[in-house]
Amino acid sequence: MDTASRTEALSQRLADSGLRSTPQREVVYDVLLKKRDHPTADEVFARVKPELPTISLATVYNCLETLVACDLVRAVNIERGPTRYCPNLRPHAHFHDVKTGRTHDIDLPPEVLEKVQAVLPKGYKPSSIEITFRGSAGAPVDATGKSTS
Amino acid sequence: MDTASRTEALSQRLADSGLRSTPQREVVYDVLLKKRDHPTADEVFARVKPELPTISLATVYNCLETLVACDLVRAVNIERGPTRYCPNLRPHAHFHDVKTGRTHDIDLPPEVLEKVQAVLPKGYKPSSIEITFRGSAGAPVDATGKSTS
DNA sequence: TTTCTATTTAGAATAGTTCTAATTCTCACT
DNA sequence: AGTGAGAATTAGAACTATTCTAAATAGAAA
Repeated sequence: MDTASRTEALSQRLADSGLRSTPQREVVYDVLLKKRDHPTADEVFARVKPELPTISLATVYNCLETLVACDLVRAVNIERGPTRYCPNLRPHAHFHDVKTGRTHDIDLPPEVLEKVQAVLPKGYKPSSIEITFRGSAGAPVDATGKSTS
Repeated sequence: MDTASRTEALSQRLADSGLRSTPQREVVYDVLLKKRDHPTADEVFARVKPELPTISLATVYNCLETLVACDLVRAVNIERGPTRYCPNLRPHAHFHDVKTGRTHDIDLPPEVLEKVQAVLPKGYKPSSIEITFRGSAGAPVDATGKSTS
């Protein structure tokens, strides 16, 4: 999807919620889509500034909040510290690499989601499920199950 | 397990890490075990004070950090806001009720854990897995899948 | 154009946590 | 029992991330 059609999709979602499409909201959203490394509000601010030099941090917070409210972006709180933002709308888990501090997405097949939901008592219907792994990404594991790194 | 043997277990764990058992650490741990409602540091502080009126908030933070480091307590960050603390060491998920703001534990059977781990690429070995549900606890769901509450 | 409301903005305020430096405690050794 | 070293506690200052506030701006609608 190119920038024009992304903008289109964004405007549509915003309109659905009775909100306006603004340059700030568009650029914040584009920045999230462009580099999907779960940036903090500060990082988004830094990336948006070259494009919109007069934008304020408060606006970045406002835009992020709006995008989350429109279900275009997920707010991610993996550990104490700044909230991070993720424009991936597909069901996915997060792998948080404790060595690098980086987090990446891992697609969740529907059958895994179902299996997880099944642990809930009958009748419980969660509105969302978060799954987060913590560890050293790619650390090979030997036959004894001990990490070799 | 009574308080005496809990204290015993705590001392042991602390000693294993080269740390001392102190009244502050004991009371903080007891408070967590007694009411397992995932309290914040502030809430722990308030519950510990009657027992140890001179304790400081900084000490509560220190004790909690120590207990987490000794693997006796888990720090839980479900959403933006204060970290919460959980002395449940069994594999479990969290159900966060958005109406009441309360969070409760849901045991995770080993086969579900395995199924979830299986989404990771070969060789990845997570050191921990967090699963969090969000929703209205106990909201009955009718045949159409719509919540009736 | 004028008006009305949404949005943005800068800076102040707040919440939660961590840091600092001084004190107190505890243990090991005499 | 007395002493010295390191561990733990304490109060308050500092810090980080976020939210709030009030004024300025921008856009749509009349």
